[in-house]
Order: sequence, then C-alpha cells, then structure tokens
Amino acid sequence: MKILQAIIRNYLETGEPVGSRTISKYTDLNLSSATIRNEMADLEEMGYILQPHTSAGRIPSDAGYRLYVDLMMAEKEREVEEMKEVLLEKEDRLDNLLKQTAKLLAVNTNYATMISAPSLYHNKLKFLQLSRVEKNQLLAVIVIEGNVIKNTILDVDEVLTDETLLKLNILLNTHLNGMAVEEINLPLITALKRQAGIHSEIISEVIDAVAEAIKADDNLEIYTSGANNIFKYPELADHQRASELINTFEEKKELTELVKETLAEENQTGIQVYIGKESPLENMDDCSIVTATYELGEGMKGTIGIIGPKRMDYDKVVDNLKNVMRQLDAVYRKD
Amino acid sequence: MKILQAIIRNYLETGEPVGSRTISKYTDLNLSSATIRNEMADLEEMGYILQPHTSAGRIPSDAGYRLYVDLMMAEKEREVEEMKEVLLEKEDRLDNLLKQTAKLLAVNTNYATMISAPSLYHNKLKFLQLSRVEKNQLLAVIVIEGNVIKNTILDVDEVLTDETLLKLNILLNTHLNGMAVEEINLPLITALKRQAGIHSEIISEVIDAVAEAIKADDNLEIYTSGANNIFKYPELADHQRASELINTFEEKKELTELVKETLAEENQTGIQVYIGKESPLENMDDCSIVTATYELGEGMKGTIGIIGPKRMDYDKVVDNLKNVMRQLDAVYRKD
DNA sequence: TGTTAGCACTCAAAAGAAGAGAGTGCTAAT
DNA sequence: ATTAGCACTCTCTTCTTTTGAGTGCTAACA
Repeated sequence: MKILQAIIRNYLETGEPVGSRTISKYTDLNLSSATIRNEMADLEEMGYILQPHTSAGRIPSDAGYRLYVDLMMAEKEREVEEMKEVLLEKEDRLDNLLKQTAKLLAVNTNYATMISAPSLYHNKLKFLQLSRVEKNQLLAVIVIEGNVIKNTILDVDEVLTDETLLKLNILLNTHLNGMAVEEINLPLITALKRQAGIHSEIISEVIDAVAEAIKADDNLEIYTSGANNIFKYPELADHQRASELINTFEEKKELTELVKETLAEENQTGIQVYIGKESPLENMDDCSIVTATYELGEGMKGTIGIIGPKRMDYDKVVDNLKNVMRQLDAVYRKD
Repeated sequence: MKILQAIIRNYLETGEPVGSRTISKYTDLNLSSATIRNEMADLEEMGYILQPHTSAGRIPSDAGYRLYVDLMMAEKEREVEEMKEVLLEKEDRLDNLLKQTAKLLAVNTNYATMISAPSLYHNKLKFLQLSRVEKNQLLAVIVIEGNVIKNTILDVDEVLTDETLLKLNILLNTHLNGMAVEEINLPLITALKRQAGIHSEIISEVIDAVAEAIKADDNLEIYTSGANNIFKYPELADHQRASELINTFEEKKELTELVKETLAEENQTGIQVYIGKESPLENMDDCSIVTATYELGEGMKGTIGIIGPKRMDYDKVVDNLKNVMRQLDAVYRKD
C-alpha cells in the first residue's frame, strides 16, 4: 500500500513511468529494488498499476488513482485544515466575482477551471417593474434575491396608457413578488392571465418573457479560465486532444452536463473526483475533473470544476477548492 | 507578377514551399521550370519571396503578401459583389447577436474570430430610473439608444423617502435624458450636484455609478470564437505559439488594443489587413489579422477581427467580413 | 533577347544501424 | 521475507546513409 502511494506520488510529480530503483532509493521504506519489483508485480496483477511497455517503469491505472484519491479524501476528512488565505476581493457584481474566482483557481492550481453561475430556482423575486421605453416597447426589470438582475425588452402591439401600465405593475407585483422562481409555473401564469382581464394578452407576453429571461440564462452561464494551462502537461498537449479540450471550454455547452451531474450527486463534502473515463464529459478520458458544489446564501448552488491531467495534484486541488468555497461564502455574506 | 501570384496562391493552399516545377505544370502560363526559376531569382532579389533553405521551394515574404493583398483589395473595389447569404438570425439582445456573429464567421472561415461590442460614447440615454430594492439599496436602470441596458445596485447610507426618490428621478431625467454618453462629464456632474441641494451626496453617488457602469463595460466587452481553429494550421499549432494565442483569446485584454487601433485608423472600406509583424498584437508575428469596423445605426462602431496564419485565404475572409457587416446593419434596423 | 534542356550540386527529411541504459523477471543465496 | 546477481527486453538517442525535390548555371535554340 505504501508502495502504491509512493509510485503514484512520484508519478504525479514527474509524469514519467517510475521504476523500482527510484522507489527504493527515494523513500524511507528501506527496501531493495528487487523487493519493490515483487510488490509491483502484485500491484499490477491487482490492476492498480500498469506498464506502458515491458522495459519501462509503472504508471498508475485509473483504479490506482481511485484508490489513492479515496484514501486522501478520507484523510482530509479528519485533518484540521489550515491554509494561507487566497484572496477573493469583494465584487458588487456576481458575474465578476465568479470570473475572478475561476481565474484565481486557474492561477493557483495551474489547471483549467470553470464555474457555473448559481441556480436561481429557489430564490425569490425581490423586485419587478415594467417601464415604457418607447411607444410600444416595455422594459421589464427583475431583481432576484442575491441581487441578480435580469432585463428584457418587450415589444407590445397596442400602445399602453400610463394608467394601464400602473395597473399591470401592481398586478404583477402583488402576485409575483416574494415568489420563488421555481413557483412561476404554468398554473400560476394561467391564473394571472385570467385576472388580467382585458390586458390578458400583454400579461401573457410579459410573464412569458420574464420566465424566459430567468430560465434562459440559467442554463448556460459558465465562466472558464486557464484553458491554456493544458499545454503545461505533455500528455494533454498534442494537437488532437488540445483542440478538443479548448473547444469544450469555448463552447461551454458540454460543461453544463458536468454541472447537472455534479449538482445531482450530493455527498457530504460537496467535492467529487472524476478520474479518466468516469468523467461525464466526452473526450476527457485522459483528464481528471474535480468538482465542488458551492452555496451562496440560501440554496443558490453552483458548481466549480477543475480540469487537469489524471496525474493532477489532487491534494492541492481539493485544498484550493475548499478554501475558495469558504471564501465565496464569506464574500457573499459581506455584500 | 503573374508568377508571384501563382506562388502565393499555391502556398496559401498547401502551406508548403512551392518549387518552379509546380508553377510550370499547374498554371496556364506555359513556361518551363527553368524560366520560372529565373523569374523566381528576380522576385527573391526584390524581396517578395524567400527560401527556407537552399534546396527548398519559395514562400512569400511579408512584403510579398502585402503586395498580393493590396492588389486583391484594389480588385475587390471594382468587383460587383455577389454572395450567398450567410444568415444572421434576429436576436433581441445585442450580446447574443455579437456572439452569434463571431461564431458564424469562425465556422465559415475556419479562423479564430473576435468582435467587440460597439462603443456607446455617441449614443444617447433613452431611459433612466432609480428604484428602491431594499431599505438602503437602490437599483439604477439605464437604457441607452440601441436598447443596451445597464444596471447597478447602489448602497446608500440614509434611507430615502418615496418623495425624495421621485424628486431624484425627475432631476436625473430632466438633465440626463437624451444626453449622449460622452457628454456626461465632470462639469455636468458638478452642476447637477449643486442643483440637488440636500441630496447632493446621493446624486453624486448615483451619477458616479452611472458613469462607471457605462464606461467600465465599454472597455472590455469582446466576444471570441473558433480559437481552436488555430490547430488546423501546423505553423501555429506548436505548443509555445498555440498556448500564447489561446491565452490572448481567453484574456481578451490585448484584443482591446487591436480594437482601439482599428477604430482609430479609418479607411474607405473599413477593412484592414495586418500581416505578420505589422500586427498591433504581441506574439502574432506568424499571424495575419483582418479587421473591419462595423456600424450599427448612428455611430455605434465596433470591430470585428479575424485571426489566422499568414497564409490565410484573404479573399474569402474579406468577402465574409463585408457580407457580415452588411447583415449586421440589416438585422439591426429590423430591431 | 527571352526561353529551355541538361547537369552538377545542395540540403532537409526519411530510413536504417548501432549502442546505451533504464527497467524487468527470475533464480539462488541470505 | 528480502536481496544480490544476471540475462533479457525494448525504447530512445545518436550517427550514417540514402533519397529526392529543388536550385543555379551553362549552353543551345527560336
């Protein structure tokens, strides 16, 4: 077991297959290379390590990494964490805070990072207002708990009087204010439309637009950083792979899959590790992904992901993630 | 001259140094390779082509490309343009329209693209409203010509009465509505503050925030697409270069330089070509950049850039750009 | 005078050959 | 159980050879 750890540790650092002699010399096990070789043969039979070719050293298999990671996570559980503060500065806008977070993590870990904007489903509408901008254009402003602001411009067919507009505003506010985003569903909308009477057409348009505005963004707001870090790891940097990875980061569409998967699968710490093929993303067989679910205030959950080679420094990554999660929380409370 | 064109055309396609035999066989000039060789020697002396090594074919020098591009642009001037429509769909939000544009160009040209959000300096404020969201939080919504919407949340110290808020709104609207963004400068702000009387503190905060909101974004809103296209061109795809390029696209900071440069340097068509070292960007010695200045409505100017290898298909790129510019204009008018 | 055939020459890139060395598995001894 | 010793394997590096596309120059030709 110690030997497996030693092999993996060494491989994490160097990225080169590691031989029996190296282990024998650079650990405090005081075993000769021959002994190590015997053990290695066993470990290989058990499927934890493998040989790229007969006369090369060993590298960890996915199963080997898995064992190692599980072990480490268990240790972390007990460990009292103490870390130098990595600093997130206060930001008045959520998107900037998230961008900053992604970048910070990328710089500190040397891996590629992503962060999804928190889901707003459980959040309540705090403020809602329709204003006329042009004769037949309305501006709808919606503020959601956490000071997330959404706007839409609506084109309306008929010209609205000031009075009508006022009525509409009152109607909308009475019914929607304080309501959670997830509660704005079809029955509610239908009910509202009925109450609107002559203005039902407008109401219909408005509400649909509001629902749209909230949900549309919710799918896709993902910020990434440090994509070019992949070039630091030869095993990811060949054209084929690099191109695919860069594309995934640019498109971001696939990353939403990762977000969904992560949010679905709850565990105690909120941190999950996907090694190689375990990953929910395509073309990531040679990568590992560490994800964390962060929470801002009540129920605003989002996902942070760190993507690097399988031989990433899991220990450091997990520490960084935990640290950032704590800070995100702190910064948010200050706002 | 015909020979230079032939050499460049061939090199654009293949990316390989081109020899005399190739030219002699695959053009309708009906000249033997020996003749071509003589001409080539002359062209080399004039500095339009060069030899990677003695026993290789020739590749165009920057000067060669320049000559070729100038020639082509002059021809384009006269040419009646006729192109299949590349379709931009109507989008109610400007940012989505721009993202779509970038992506479309990237897919059609197979190069990396960027597009900057139009500058709003000459645009007028169309709508401005302060609302109370919490006891001591104000929401400022600003709509600018072209339906660009900005919001800021302001923390205020004292709690404002409804009446004060109303007054503030009136004051702000009377003075700022219809004003161009560039006109909101220090003297104006000072004048306003004076008029505000007891509320001068708030006014001060509000106006500063408004100015901030408008200008802050103005610097940096750049959308990119197709960064991974660079892997399609071996001369750009080695680790060093690729990493730098990808970084430039991700950071976007440097790209603002390009935008400024382009907007400053006016020419008739609005299209500019930077070859190799001519580029205003660092680390782009092996790239060419074609930029265009687009205009949405009155004075909302922005920049589109296409970045590829020096042997990019300038012809196709220019056509695509012109086409997209025309469509951007059309789509915008529809809005 | 412009064009072309012919030929010797150059040089990068591909192919082949040789050697080094890191690492292994197995056996026999401690 | 552990280890020293040894033959064996196979990649990687280095060096050499071969190949071939392309050149420049000269001499002949229209």
